Amino acid sequence: MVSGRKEPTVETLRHSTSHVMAQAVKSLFPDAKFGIGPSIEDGFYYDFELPRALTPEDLTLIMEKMKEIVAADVPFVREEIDRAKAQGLFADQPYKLELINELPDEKMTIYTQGEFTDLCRGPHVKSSGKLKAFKLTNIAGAYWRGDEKRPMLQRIYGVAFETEAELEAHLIRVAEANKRDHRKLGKELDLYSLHEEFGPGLVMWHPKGAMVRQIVEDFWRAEHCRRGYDIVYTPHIAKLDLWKTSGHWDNYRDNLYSPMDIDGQDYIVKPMNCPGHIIIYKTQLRSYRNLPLRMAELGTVYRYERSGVLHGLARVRGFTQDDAHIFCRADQIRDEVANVVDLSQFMMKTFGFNDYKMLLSTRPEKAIGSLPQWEEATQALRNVLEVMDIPYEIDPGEGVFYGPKIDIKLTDALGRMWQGPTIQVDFQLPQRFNVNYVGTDGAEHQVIMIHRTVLGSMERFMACLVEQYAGAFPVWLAPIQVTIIPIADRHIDYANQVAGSLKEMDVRVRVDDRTERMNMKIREAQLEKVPYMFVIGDKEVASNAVSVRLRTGEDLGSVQVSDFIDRVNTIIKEKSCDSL
RNA sequence: GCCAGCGUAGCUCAGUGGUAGAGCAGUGGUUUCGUAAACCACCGGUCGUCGGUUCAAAUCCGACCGCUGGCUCCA
Repeated sequence: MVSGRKEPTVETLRHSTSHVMAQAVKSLFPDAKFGIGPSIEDGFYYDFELPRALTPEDLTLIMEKMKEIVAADVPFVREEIDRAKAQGLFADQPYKLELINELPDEKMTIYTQGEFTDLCRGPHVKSSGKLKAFKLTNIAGAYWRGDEKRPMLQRIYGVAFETEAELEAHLIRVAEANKRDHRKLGKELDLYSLHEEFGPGLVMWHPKGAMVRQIVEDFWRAEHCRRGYDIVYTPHIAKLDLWKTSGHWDNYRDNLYSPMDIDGQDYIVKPMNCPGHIIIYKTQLRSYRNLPLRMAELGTVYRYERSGVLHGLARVRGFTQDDAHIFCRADQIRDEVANVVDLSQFMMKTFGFNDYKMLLSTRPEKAIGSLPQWEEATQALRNVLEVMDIPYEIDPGEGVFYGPKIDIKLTDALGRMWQGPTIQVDFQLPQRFNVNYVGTDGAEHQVIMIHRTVLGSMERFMACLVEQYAGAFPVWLAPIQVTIIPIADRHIDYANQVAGSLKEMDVRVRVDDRTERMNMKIREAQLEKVPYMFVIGDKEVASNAVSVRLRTGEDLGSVQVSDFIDRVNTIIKEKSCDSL
């Protein structure tokens, strides 16, 4: 059948490990019903229906059983059978039967190792003795076939590698990644907090987090002004009727907060900024000469998210989008989309993100507007990506209800993907709100709207920033750029004097004038990940210098204050992404 | 929302039915110090909330709230 010469791939190894795990589960739970058990990145999983909930101790037992199976070195035996035989073989396995009945081919394959037989396309390793390095990591619930209306099975995740050393390295990587988690660093660096008493998913930005955010926002504003955007502000609540007109009430009610009564009228807190911008647009009769009109706002929106999905700053219920709406003519779509793609790439580069993915999301099931309109908009987006020669993937059915979109997904410390920037072409809202311009022919024409963010939201972007730099922000973003450390009280005056000259240059500096030893002050500045520490003692006072220590631990020794201010200023101006 | 685990001082954590503990942080004092934690003393908790079992509950049971890992969802 399969020529057995080639070395099995690591995917095959992982897949076989999942079968061995299933075998172990079956020996411990003879009545187990089996779902599916594929290989995934770094490992595998298998879904089971079991008579009781698994405990962490069960994982240990299953692990031991697996080791026995590996020690026994039982062969994986492939066999081709027809549908009828498969139905008989898996008669007591409802999930397998469902799969068997849906397979297009009458012929299918099964693999048997020891007393365990599974429906499986394969391939597999020759025998269980080939498995070398694996570990069961966690238990989770997972709906059968990912459908929330179907039974929830118990999923066991594991990791598997070709060698113990690789497994060990992987576990160390995971432990290191955990240290970068923005939820952990957010607390350690005093950036933000979330509170049960205030409400889940509602963020308190502490002074240091707020400082970083402010720098990001200032940069964002300046760049948008440079690129021809107009900045606006719109209120946080609006009449419900507006959201009925927009289609949100019908299509996304589950994510909207309940209406509140104001003078007998229903209002809701806004889930999006677009209707506000549309209303501003419509305050004047717009000529084709005015287009494109680019209206930008750091707009705070509130959306209901189911309780189980909230995650630090990355998934919250109130957040500020770096939103903008571009009102343009059909012939301007391509240029405008291209400009936004360029801007988002510029942002990613400036903030040092290299690990992101471009996705083109197509029409979802729940959508408004005609198919030809969707096709036209999707084509426009695709064109831009292709002309700009940007690699992308198609994300089928993931568009917004009013139009297709290009998304940029950023990877967090643990490899999870989060949607950041997004660009959406929309023919629907202009139609619903009757948003027009007067053309060269003197007649009214419908505008096209491009919804876009180039960071995503301030909250999620901050989460990604923290994880990207493990909390050691580049100098231009660091909430405190310099900590001045006087060794003894008699050095405080000089320290304040140095701080004064740094402040003149808008350097964010703090003098640690506490009655503590220098070692303690260095340690704390180090833990705060402050880029520069200026140590000041008798020598420095005498020579009008500072002794510079970097957060990398490097000691630059004595430096003239003016020289160093120049150096730091250059680094700040360049927005260098290096840690220093 | 679903499945599972977790919730003890500001933080990190110990405490398996018999009067709540440690380190760090905080406060008061002493120390004025050369590149990652000086020393002494003090303060600090209705053990997430509510209810139940028990002579007795941080500990056992139930509900709720929140967090964590997945699943589903994600304009």
